[in-house]
Amino acid sequence: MGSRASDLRLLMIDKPESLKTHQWVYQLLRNNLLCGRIEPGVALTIRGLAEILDVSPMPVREALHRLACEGAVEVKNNRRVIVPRMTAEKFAELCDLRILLETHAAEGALPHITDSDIAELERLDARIDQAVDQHDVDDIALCNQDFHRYLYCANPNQISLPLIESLWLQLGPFSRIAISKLEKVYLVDRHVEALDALKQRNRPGLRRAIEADIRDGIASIRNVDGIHDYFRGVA
Amino acid sequence: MGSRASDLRLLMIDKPESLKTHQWVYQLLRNNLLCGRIEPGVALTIRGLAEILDVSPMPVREALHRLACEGAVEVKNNRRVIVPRMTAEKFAELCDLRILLETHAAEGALPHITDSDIAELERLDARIDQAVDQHDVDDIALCNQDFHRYLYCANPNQISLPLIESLWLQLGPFSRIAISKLEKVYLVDRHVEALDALKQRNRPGLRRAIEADIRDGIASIRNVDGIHDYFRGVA
DNA sequence: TAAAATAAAATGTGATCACAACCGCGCGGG
DNA sequence: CCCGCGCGGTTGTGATCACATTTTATTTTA
Repeated sequence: MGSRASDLRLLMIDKPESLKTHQWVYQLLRNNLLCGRIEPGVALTIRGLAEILDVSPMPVREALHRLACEGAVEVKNNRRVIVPRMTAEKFAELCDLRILLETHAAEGALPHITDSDIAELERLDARIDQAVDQHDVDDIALCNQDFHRYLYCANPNQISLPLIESLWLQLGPFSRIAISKLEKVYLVDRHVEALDALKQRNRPGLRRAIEADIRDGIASIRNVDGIHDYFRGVA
Repeated sequence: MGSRASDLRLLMIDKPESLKTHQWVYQLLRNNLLCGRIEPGVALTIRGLAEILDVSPMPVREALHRLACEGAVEVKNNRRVIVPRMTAEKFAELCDLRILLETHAAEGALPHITDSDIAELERLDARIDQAVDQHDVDDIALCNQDFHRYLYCANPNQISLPLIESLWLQLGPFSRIAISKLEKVYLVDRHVEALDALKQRNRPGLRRAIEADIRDGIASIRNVDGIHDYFRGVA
């Protein structure tokens, strides 16, 4: 059943002086969930994480509660905190919502995109390719999200991003599976298509590129051998 | 500028034995935000609320952080917690997102709706009418949300509800304005249209009814005299 | 031998305290 | 009369502790 928290190999990040402790803990756990380093079914405990991170239980408690309210972790009725397991139906619904919200967010960002924004997006896309070349699974996921986030944030009246990030968090533990497969079946670079659409201020084209980018991720997961073992828990 | 927390007229609810203290505080604050009893610009303090609710600061801290991560309150960089003010652009975007997500949620619920669900929805709709008759502004908002929530929850693989509730929370402080106007310009009962569509398993009709229901709320706000004074703060 | 009962360890919750950063107010200098 | 400075009160944050509940391990019993 659920693995122990003790065999966690957390991707550590330094704590900037500007961050409160609970913010640091939150971002650290969040990053680890987003790139799939914490697998579904793993139980997280306040005191356990506090010891690993060498902080008091208090900031961990806050970070964990925040992750729970974003759907990244699930608080069982017995007050145990676990990373939710995925079901095929949940997965499909999460992807539908990603397409719904992210095409909307991209469309809303389009009018505000400047040339320097496009340059920055091309730089972020290059970082993704670099991470792919190095087979750095963690970085691929995180850089990919940086690309999308930067695009959507071009809209100064951005409301949907927190909702989108919540979807990313819920899909996170699964993303590793998709990405580890990515090196083999590397597909059309949808980000280039998105960038072309941006340069031409082509709204329908941008929507199509974003939707295709998301669907590619889905397809690559669907094609993984034995993927169904991951749904509903690893036996 | 921002009002004090001391002149808060909170709608109190009894604390069920089954709820943890921080859950009770959360629901209480949440209800008060949803029906617009806490106005934009009001500053909320941990210790202040703790004294009003006669609990220790700890559960209030947790509830407030959760509300912050749902966008219901805003944590200023000076770590002051206030109810965010609305802008016309934010308002428009929130409404767009409501339509986007709620039509999707309604469509996803449609296949799972049973006859007893429809009966329950008609009962909830009747409660709304009753609250309208009694001019109970608080109940109108809360019952209306109960109606929508029950509908969307018919889908057992519901993911979007937390996102939708986040939108409701952000619109909450504004809903009171719309509802107080509602008694005069009462419009077509879109819930009846939605119920008809449900009975006929009419997907496009259901989407239209939900969208119209949301747009009516917007229109009634837009028509309020001097509504623009509420945008960007009451000066 | 296996199931039930009991003891021990662990966990989330809430309370209290110490502390640094911040706000508001009054004093003093221009 | 107006602006800058300093002081006390307030606030959020994090640490530590007590406690009820749950989980896990051990012992007992049929």
